[in-house]
Parts: sequence; structure tokens; C-alpha cells
Amino acid sequence: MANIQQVAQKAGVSVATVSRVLNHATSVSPKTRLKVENAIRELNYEPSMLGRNLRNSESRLLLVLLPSISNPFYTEVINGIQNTAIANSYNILLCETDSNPQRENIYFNMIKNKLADGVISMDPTVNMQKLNELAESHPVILCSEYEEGGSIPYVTIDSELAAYQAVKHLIKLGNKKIALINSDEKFLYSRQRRSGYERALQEFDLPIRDEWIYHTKDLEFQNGVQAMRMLLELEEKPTAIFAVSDTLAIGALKGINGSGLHVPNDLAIVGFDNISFSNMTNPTLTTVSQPMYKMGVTAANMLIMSIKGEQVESIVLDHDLIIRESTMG
Amino acid sequence: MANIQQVAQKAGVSVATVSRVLNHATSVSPKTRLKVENAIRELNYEPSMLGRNLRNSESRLLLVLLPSISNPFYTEVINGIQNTAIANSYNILLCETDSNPQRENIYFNMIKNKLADGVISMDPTVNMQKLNELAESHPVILCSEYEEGGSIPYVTIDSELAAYQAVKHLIKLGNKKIALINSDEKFLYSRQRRSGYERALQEFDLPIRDEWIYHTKDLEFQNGVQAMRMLLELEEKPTAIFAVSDTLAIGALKGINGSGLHVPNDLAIVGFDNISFSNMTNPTLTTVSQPMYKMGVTAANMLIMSIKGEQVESIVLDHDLIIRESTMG
DNA sequence: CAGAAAATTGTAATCGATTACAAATATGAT
DNA sequence: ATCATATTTGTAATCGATTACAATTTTCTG
Repeated sequence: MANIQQVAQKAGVSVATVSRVLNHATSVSPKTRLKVENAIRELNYEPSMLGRNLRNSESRLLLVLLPSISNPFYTEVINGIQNTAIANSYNILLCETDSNPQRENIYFNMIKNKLADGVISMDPTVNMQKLNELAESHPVILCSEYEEGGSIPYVTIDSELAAYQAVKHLIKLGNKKIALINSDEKFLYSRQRRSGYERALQEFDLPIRDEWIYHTKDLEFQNGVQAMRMLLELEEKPTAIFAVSDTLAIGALKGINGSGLHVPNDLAIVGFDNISFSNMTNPTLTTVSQPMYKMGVTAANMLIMSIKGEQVESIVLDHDLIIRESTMG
Repeated sequence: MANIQQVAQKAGVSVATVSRVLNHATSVSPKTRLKVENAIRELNYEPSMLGRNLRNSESRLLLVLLPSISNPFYTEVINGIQNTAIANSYNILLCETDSNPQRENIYFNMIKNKLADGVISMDPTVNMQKLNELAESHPVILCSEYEEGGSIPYVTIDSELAAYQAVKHLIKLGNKKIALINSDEKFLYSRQRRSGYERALQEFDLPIRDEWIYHTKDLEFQNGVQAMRMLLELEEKPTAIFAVSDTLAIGALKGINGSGLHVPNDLAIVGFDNISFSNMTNPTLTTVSQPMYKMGVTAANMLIMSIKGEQVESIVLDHDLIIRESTMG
């Protein structure tokens, strides 16, 4: 791989001139430009990002932190981020932390080391203290999960309201015994969705029973299956389920299918996220649709503004309740 | 962010000494080491990857090229890659090409520019010519999709055999009219799976009918639904389906569910990949299980060996036919 | 055609690390 | 105490680009 010196030599000019041809084409005569361009072509030269970044302190790379790519929720968000990034001549690097603090550290260092210009964190398990430290001197945006009262700008939806509406939908269908399959309440979205669930129940004078609130460890299908099994073993079984994630809801659906009960006749289910698979299940899943693509676009735009040094404000996007077969009893 | 000069100054030593403390601790007296370590701590110093990489021509970063993260097949493979990489103090960068040549180029340049030490490509749409050029001077490994007779080492499974076994399983169940939902035959795996499909049919003297072979554009669920709709409109309907991807098979399942027919009684289905969804459908999906995690581990090990300059041989891993409800008629 | 102004090109410092080589210091032998 | 040797430390070149400033060439003006 040729370097700028070799190009300069071949073209019979100085490295400065080559650099000028490469960048803001200020004052290079047509003849010289041609000579240089030929030399570049002949040598198959491509400028080194390393040298360039070192000098410019800019990499035009954006880091995207996510706990795991196995949750399809992230897919669409990433699409939005990537398209926006590319439109602004940035590129993205997907970083799976697996909720592992050591990996997280590695990626934080990439930012500190100018290997990337900023981060979008979608990781609810992120170490907020470290992220806040990083955010003092580097552009950081939170996407989906955020910190209440924190100083890092975020883009998210109103989880509490969405949960409230989802549960209200179940109530309007005549359900009085509504269970919640929640994830770990150390996550903000989890607390918010529970809060929306409780608000709806209270508003209609329905009981909030602890045994109808199940907490899962992860968001895998299997956790949903497990949750459903527990709920079906109760003496007083719920007639409807609200799960805080489609993956859990789909697992729950599977759990019910194996039990002889019928969805939606015996049990109605609402999920959350509107992942593409939620339209493939039998029955199809009623769910809260997050504007995932738009969320990604917004997060990327915010980050790019932040990199430019502009002030950015947090944004709450709209959601939708998508009614499908699992609540059409 | 402090640099090595500031640390040197604070510790009252030269930059060389600081560098020595940082790296191979050759000949640094305990006193000096302590001074330097204190300075590092006080300044919160972290060495710049940029400077280091520029000098060392090494980034300890591995690129993983994939067409789209929306296909869950890749998830497990990536896990294997990542764990192996980290065990060897490498990190991975996930790069979604979206089958877009321009994006591909960007990532190829990262390699050329020493921003990454090697690539694992899982992208069947990758520009093989460019990849071959890259492979002449840089470590490259192909994972899953590969080039027959090519010079780039790969890790894969025997797609032809797997398809043959899957279709044979359908035949043994008594099916005589077996359709194939294939993807685009510009992909090697697609041609191989078709070939296995045909071999099985021929072996049992069953007809190979063009109208029973459907080609999809992508591997999204919706493509499977579409394919199934077409197949169900045929005068002579198949009694069994082999789809080259679980996503297609799941879409097909959905297509059948909407038609009043019953799986597996009226129609049996076999998929390919054993993605986690395939166990959540109703009925659950019979499928060919690829050793995804192991494939990732193997690819990463091969790449790391290749980076070290060692010769690596291509590997074909074993697969399994997982029999579930969709063929238990 | 001389001289001023404008356009073009080159020189050299810089970004932050590593490392060969040289210099300084410490240790040991007599 | 002196010299040889071993250990530790420093100096300066290097990786590949960018860019302020200086130097050169071209163009324009009278």
C-alpha cells in the first residue's frame, strides 16, 4: 500500500500538494492536479485513516453500543442510525457489550483514543457513571434507555404511557385479571412500563396482585415461556398478559400453546416493540410499536450535531398500539 | 486526555521510559516504574490507539462483514467470533454492508489503512473480486458462504448434503410432491442446497418440477409468505416444503396458517439454520442446525492464525437435522 | 518590460506513540 | 580507587497524514 510520499515522488511534487489534491482542492493548478491524480491511480493509493485521524483528531466513525444483537428490536434502530450516518459521511461500528463491563471499557477507550467520534448507547446495562464521565468530554447520546434527570441527551418513547394504553386496551376487552411479564426493574423502561400497567389497573379499580407480576432475568424467548408456565400454575389465573418485550410475549404465547389454552379466547396477550417476528406468530401479536427506524435517525442526527459542538435536546417520540389477533377474542 | 509527553514530564522521565513501562517491561528500575505509574494514574492517562497503531501497524481489531444483522442466523456466529477474539485480546467491529458495494468499500479501506488487522466475511453478496485482491495482502476468512476453488480460506458446512438429508427426511415421511423455497441462485449455498434437493428427489425417482421451485429475492419473513402463496395457487400443490432459510420457512408457515391448511398434516415443512425463532413457532419447525457458535469460533481462530502469518486450511463443520413438529404428521 | 499582486507549490512542524542507538549511571572485580 | 561490564535512561527517527508559513512562479498593470 503506497503512502503519500510515494505519490508525491511519482508525481514530482511535494506531499503538501498531494494532500491538497486529496482534500479541499484549494489552489492546485490543473496540470499538477492531473499529475497527482495519475500517480494516485497508478500506485493505487488510498490515504491512511490512521495518519489522517492522528493529525485531525477525527475518525468519522460512530460507535453504537448495544447489549446484544440477538434482540431484533435493535435491528431497525441500527438501520436508521446507519443510513443517517452515511448520509453525513460517517460510518458506524456496532459494539456488542454482552452487558460485560470489560468490553464496555474497550469501546469507551476507542472514543477516548479518537478511534471514534462519538457514541450512541442503547445498552440498558451500561455503567452510567462511566458513561457520564465520558460524556463530559465526548459526544454521547442515549437511545431508548436513558437516565432520568441525567445530563446526557436521549431519544426515547413514553414507556409509561405506552404501557398504560396497552393495558387499558386489555381492560376494554373485558379483562379483569391482567398479568405483567416484566424484565428486571433495575432498568428504567421496566419500572416505567410497570408504572403504566399499575396506573391503568388503578384507574379501573382492578386489583394489583404481586403474583401476577413476573420478573424475568433476560429478554430471551425462553424467559417468556418460563414466565407463562409460572402464571398458568397459579390458582387464580390471569385472563390477559402484558409483556414488556415482544420476545417475552412470543415466549409466553408458546407457553400457552403448549397448555391447551387458546389465544385470544382464553387469554389475550400484548407485547412491546413490534419486532418483525411478532407478525409471524400464530396468532399474530398485538404490540406497542416503537418508531425504531426514526429513533435511530434521530439518535444519529443528535450525535452528529453534538460532535459539531451544537447543543442538543432530548426527544420523546410517539408510539402506536398495533392491534392484531392475540387480542381479538 | 493526557498524552505520553505529559506523563513523561510529570514523572520526570523521558517518553521512552513511559512507553517501556506501558509495554514490555524491559529494564525499568522499580523506582522509575513507580513514578511513571503514579503519573499515569494522576493524569488518568490512556495510551492513544491511533499513535500506537500508526507506529505498530496493528490495531488488534477484527472486522466482521455481514449483509444485515436482521437475520438471526448471524447472531450466534458473531458470539463465537467475539468470544474467541476477546480471548486473544482482539476486538471485533460489526459491519453491516446491506449488500451495498460502497459500504463494503469503506470497510475494505479500514483494513488497507490498518484500522483493522483482518476480516471475516459472512456476506454472500460480497464483491469476490475485490475481496480476493484484498486477500492478497491482508488476512481474510470466509464464513458460511465461500468461493469454490477460490484461494481464501473458509469455514462452512456441507450445504448440499444437509439439503439432501432434509429432503430425504421429507421423502421418508411419504411425501412425493416436495417444493423448494430457494433464495437467489447467485449464492453458492443456494445452488448447493438446490443440488442436494434434486439429488434426493432423483434418488427416489421423484419428479423435479420447475413450478415447485420458488426463488425469493431476500431472506425476510415476508418473502416466505409470498412464496407459499404462490405455491398454494398451483393446480398440483406440493405436500411438503423445504426452505433454504428458517426465516423463509417461518414465513411459509405463516402463509399456510392463513390458508386453512394444517402443518404438518396437510403440508410438512423443513427450514435451515435453526435460529432461535424456529422453536417458537406453532408448530415448531424442523430444521437443519448449523453449528453457528462453533463456526464463529473457528473463523476467528483461523483469522488470528492468518494474522500471525500462519497457513490456514479451510474447514467443513458438521450439521444436524433437528426434527420438530412441522414434520411430525 | 519592470514591478506588484495573485496563484501555486514547497518546507517543516505537528499529531502520539515505539524503538534503535547512544549516553549515563550502577554494579562488580581486582 | 579504577576500570570493565551490566543496567537503566534519554535522544531522535519513524509511522502517514495535514497545514501554517515561506518561497516560488504566474499573471496583470502601466
